[in-house]
Parts: sequence; C-alpha cells; structure tokens
Amino acid sequence: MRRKPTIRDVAKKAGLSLSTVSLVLNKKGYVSEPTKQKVLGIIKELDYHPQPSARGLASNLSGNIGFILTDEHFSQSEPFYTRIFLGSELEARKHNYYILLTTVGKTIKQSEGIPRFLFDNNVDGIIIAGKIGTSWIEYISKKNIPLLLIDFVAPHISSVSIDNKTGAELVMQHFLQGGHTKIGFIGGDIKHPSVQERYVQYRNMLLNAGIIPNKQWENVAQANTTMVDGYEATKKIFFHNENRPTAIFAANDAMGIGCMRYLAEKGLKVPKDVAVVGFDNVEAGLHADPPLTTINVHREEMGGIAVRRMVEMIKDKTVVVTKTVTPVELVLRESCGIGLD
Amino acid sequence: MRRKPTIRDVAKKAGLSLSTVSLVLNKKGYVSEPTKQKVLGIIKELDYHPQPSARGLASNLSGNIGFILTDEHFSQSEPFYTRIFLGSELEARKHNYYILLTTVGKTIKQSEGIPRFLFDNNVDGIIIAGKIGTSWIEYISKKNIPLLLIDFVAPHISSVSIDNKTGAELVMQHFLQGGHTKIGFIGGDIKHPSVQERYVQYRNMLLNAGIIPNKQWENVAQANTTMVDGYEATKKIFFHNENRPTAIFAANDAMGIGCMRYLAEKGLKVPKDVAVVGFDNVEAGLHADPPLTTINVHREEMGGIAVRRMVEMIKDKTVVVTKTVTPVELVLRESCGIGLD
DNA sequence: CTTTAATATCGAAGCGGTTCGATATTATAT
DNA sequence: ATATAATATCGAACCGCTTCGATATTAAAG
Repeated sequence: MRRKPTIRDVAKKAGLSLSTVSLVLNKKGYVSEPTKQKVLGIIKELDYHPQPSARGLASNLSGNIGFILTDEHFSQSEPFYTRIFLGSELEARKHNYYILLTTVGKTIKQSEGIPRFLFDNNVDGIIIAGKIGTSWIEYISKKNIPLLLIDFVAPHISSVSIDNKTGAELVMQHFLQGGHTKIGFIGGDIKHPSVQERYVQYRNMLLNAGIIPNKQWENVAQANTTMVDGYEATKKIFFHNENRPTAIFAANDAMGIGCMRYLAEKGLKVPKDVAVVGFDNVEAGLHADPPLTTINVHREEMGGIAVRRMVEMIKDKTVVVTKTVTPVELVLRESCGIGLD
Repeated sequence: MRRKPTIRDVAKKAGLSLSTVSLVLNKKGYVSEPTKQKVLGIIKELDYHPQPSARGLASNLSGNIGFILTDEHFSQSEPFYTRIFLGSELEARKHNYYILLTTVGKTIKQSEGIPRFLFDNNVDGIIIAGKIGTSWIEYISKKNIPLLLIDFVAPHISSVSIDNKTGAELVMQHFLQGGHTKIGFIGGDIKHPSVQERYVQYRNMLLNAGIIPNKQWENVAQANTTMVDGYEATKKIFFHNENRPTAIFAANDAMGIGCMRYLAEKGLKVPKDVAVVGFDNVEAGLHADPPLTTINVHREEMGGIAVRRMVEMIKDKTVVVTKTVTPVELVLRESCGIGLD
C-alpha cells in the first residue's frame, strides 16, 4: 500500500519547490497562472490532501472551530440548536474548517470540565449557541480567541440572532387584524434576550394599538420554555373563568403546544375560543392539534452565517464586533384561525 | 503576553531531555517514579498542554474520532442519536480525543460530499450511528481505518447495539402476562436490523405462547418509523371494525405515539380498549397521553462504550471485530394498563 | 537606458512534538 | 564475579507543512 502523497511528491512531480506548491495551496503570494494550473492538476492527479496537523503546526492555526452548546440545549427534544449546528457544519466544510462540537454546563461551575480545545490551542475561534452563563463568556473572552454567539447576545461580542422584534410584531399585527384585543402572552426565562424582546414588543404593540396590557393575561414566571412550562403558564391565566384572553402569544412553539394542551383539557377550542401563536417554527408545531401558527426562524442559515463571520474574524484578525440579525416570517396555520380562509 | 509553554520549557525546567518528558506524557517506556512526578509537577505548574497538531504530525495520529450521522437521524425531532453522540463526546474527553461530528446523506450518491476527514487523514477512527447505506460502510471499510457502528450492524464490522431480542421479549411477556392474546405489531423500515429483531422476536414469543400470529394485526409496511408512520400503520389495522387486536407493540416510541393518536381519534381508549407499548424510552413518550410504556435504551452509554471500543481499536491495531449488545429494561407506564396497580 | 517596482520561484529555518537507537546504570541469573 | 536483562535517560532524526528572506526575471517609470 503506497503511503499518502505529501507536498514533496507534488513538488517533485511538478518540478517546483515546496514553497511554490504551498503558495498555490494557500492562494498566497505570486504564482504564475500556468504554474498554478500545473500544480492544481498534479494535486488532483495524485489525490493529494494537505495534512491538517502539519499545516496546523506550521501555521499555528488548527483549522478547527469550537462549537459550544449547553447540555440542555443540545439534548432538548426539539432539534433547534441541532439545526443551527448543522448549518454551521455545512458552511464550515466549504471553508475547509472542522467543527468541534462540545457541550458544557450552564455555568463554568456546573460544567463537567472546560472544553479541552480551550487549553489545547486546538481551535481558531469559538461559537456558542443559545443562552449560556456569563461566566463562560467572560472566561472565553479572556482567552483572546475570536468568539461569536448565536441566538444570544452579550456586550462587545459578535452575534447572530433572530429578529425577535419583527417576529413579535408580525404575531401581534396578525392578532389585531383578526380583531383580537384580549391578547395574552406566555413565556418563561424572561432573562433570555429573545424571550424578552418578544415580550417587550408584545407590550409595545398593544400600547400602539391603544390597548392597555392586562397583567392577568401575561405569565412570564416560568423558569424555562418547555411544553410543560407553557401548560402551567396557561393554567395560571385560564384558571379563573371570568375575563379571559381570546388570544395567546407564546414565546416559543413548545410553550404554544403546552398552552393548547391545557386549553384542550379545559375544554376550550383552539382557535374558536382561543387563538394561539408560537415562535420558532419547530416541527412539533406542525403535528400539533391544531397545527400551530408560528414565526419561522432560519436555523440552518444562522449557523451558516455564524461560520462565515467566524472565518472572517479568524482571517482578518480585526476586532470588529458584528451583530447580525436574521429575518423571520409568519407561518399561517390553523391555531390562530385567521387568514387561512 | 507570554507564549504558550512547549515541551522544551518543561524539559528545561526539569533538567531533563525532551524525550523523557514525552515519555511521561505518553506513559511509554521507562521513567523512574521521582522523575515522573517531577515532570508532572512542572507540567501542572507551567499549565502546559501538548499541542495536538504537533503531536499529530509526529505520531501520525490525529487524536480525532469521526462521528457520522445521516442528516435525517441528526435532525429527527427526538434526540436519540444526539444523546448517543453526547455519550461519545463525554467519553472521548476522558481519553483525550476530539470528536468530529458530521452528517451525510443516506448513500454516498445522495450525500453533499464525503466527509473531509476521510481524505485529510484527520481521524484515527470512525463511528457511524444509526442506519446508513452500505455504500458508505463499504467505502469507509476500504480506507483501512477502524470503523464501528452504533445501533446498526454489518458483517465483519464492530458494533454497539441494542438488545432488541430481550426488549421484545419483555414487551411480549408483559402483554401475555396481562392476559393479552390478540397482540399486534407496527413497525416501518423492516430492513433496519433493530426493527427486524423486534419483529422477529414478537413473532417468536407469540408462537412460543402457542398463539398463531395474525397477519392482519401486523403492519411493517411503512417506509420509516415516525409518528406519522405509526398513525398510518395503526389505521390500517384498526380500519375495519371486527376482530381487532387488544394490544399493540410498536417498533419504537414515535410509532407508539402515532398509534395512540389514531386510536384516540377512532374513539378507542388506551389502555382500556387497546394496550400500547413502544421501544426506546424517548422523552416524548412521557408526555404522551397516556404516558407510554416502553423499553429503555441506554443511549449515552452506547455512545460511551463505542468510544471506549474505538480507542482500543486505535491502540491495539488489532483487527478483532467486537459486537457489543447493550441491555434494556421495561419501563412501566400507563399505556399498557398492566402492573401499575 | 537606467532605476524601481511588481512578479515568480526557491532554499532553509522552524513549528512542537514522537520515537528509534545509543549509552549508562542497576538488578537478576548463572 | 561475570554475563544478561531490565530500567532510566538522552540525542538526533523526522513528521509535512508554512513562511521569511534571497534571488532572478519582467514590467513600469523616469
């Protein structure tokens, strides 16, 4: 079995020096067009692939991007962050980067150790997706390694996030146009920037429409945003029978589904008695009964954008902080009972 | 900012040669106890971490394990394979390996490219989780790199799989002990080894109990094993009204849930009219109505075992094929209406 | 027709480890 | 006491690539 070709083999066959081949490989310096083509041809012919470790050693770059998720986010039953990761991985391939995915506890203290790549000098940049303890962000910032957040924000840190404001606006517009005035909001983990933004805009839209928000129709006291939290939050609002909302804006689909589940138990029909809209356009919403109207979020794309930014950050070595907001759109289904004529 | 310490710094400070330090690092050769302790002390003191690329270059090992999942498996809404990956990642840390997670299409042709680490010589071994086209298995086998499958099997390839036989046995025993004789089976993707094993054992158990399987109560014609497939399969069985089964063994929880959904629509009560049991102990089963009795599968552990085996394979360089079967147990919940007194 | 700048290629040093063979010391067997 | 083996440490070669500075050639400017 012949051993794998090295850059030397390529150089020899081309009658050139290693340096020239390397320049072609890295698209650096001056190389004449014919030479370049010849090298490229030979590379293909020999099926040559530069060895990452050799490259890494020589260039002091690993060719890896670290991708950090909290255990919870990764294991949650809806593949939300998983999809984001997928988008990242796909994009990383295009740029010849590898992604090292790892999970950590919410805070450094709760974590089973610190990702090894942080010590090992084995990543050129780090992407964190989802809400995470600031202890982590601070810790990593100090490492002096490019850092980027997805679906989360922090001061002076680049991020790719969701246009929650517009999303909430779309939901509320829709409700208002459908004639609703008694609109409630459920959402847990109000400290999460995304939930907060949705909530704030919910209130703004009410006020803009000349409606005074009714605290009784809001519940943002849950710790998380799972289906069960949605169920509980809804229960709190609908428990007493007088003066109920006719529409519920759920901070995300999971809560929206939990909400509908409670309403079903309570004997209230969705959307006839209560209209419900979620956020995220998660698959489960499609299978819910009735299918959940929601706001679509481009998960894969967010992951892809994040990697593109990261690659720029690594190359440019500039310390510019970029905050990218990705668009959203309303997905009409039956749970809101409007507009599907 | 001082640069990161290298092995030279450690050696110098210890008054030893590079080789000796390296031996300590790799637990190889002969090093006296005091020397070893001294080196270890200095490593800690300097907070020295060997650089993966340098190691990789010198040792011709990458320190990485490739983890391949099909797109579908990775994105499926239940975090089944995700959990397996998690177990792998955790275990990999212990052995100082990194995991490169990547997704591929079912078959090579359908894939958006071949994982780059396969060319790049950037993994020391490969783990594939879940059902995948044999084209992939053949392709990778030829690469002469340790290969291991999780929740899937192929001739002459090491694997870590589920004890489906025992699982199916437990389900069927339970049904039989509960007095059921009219037991049906739903399962899609019958070519999947796991589904097949469950199905085969389902039939065996019936025959052993002196019951002749009724083809009308079986449906294994679905292409996949999703909730929708479970719904459809159940519909086929329950569509006509005479002579129905009183119990359904679903090939997995997703199908079990779909099954219950159809039954609910049909106005049949679970477990009173029909008992249902699933397989996998997926979280959604807990939230199902009623909660689904199922067979628990140790996902994280499977991932962990896989990595341990893989590390052995890499070290030993032996070509021994190991097939590990991980245990399962019955998880009693309400959908079977038996034994929960 | 020089001088200067851009283009093209190369040689050699260096990145930070591992590992083989050599050498020195100590323990064990004969 | 001597031969042999196990233990302990070291020096140097090497892994495959990048990159810096040197050199040669060609193009543009004065």
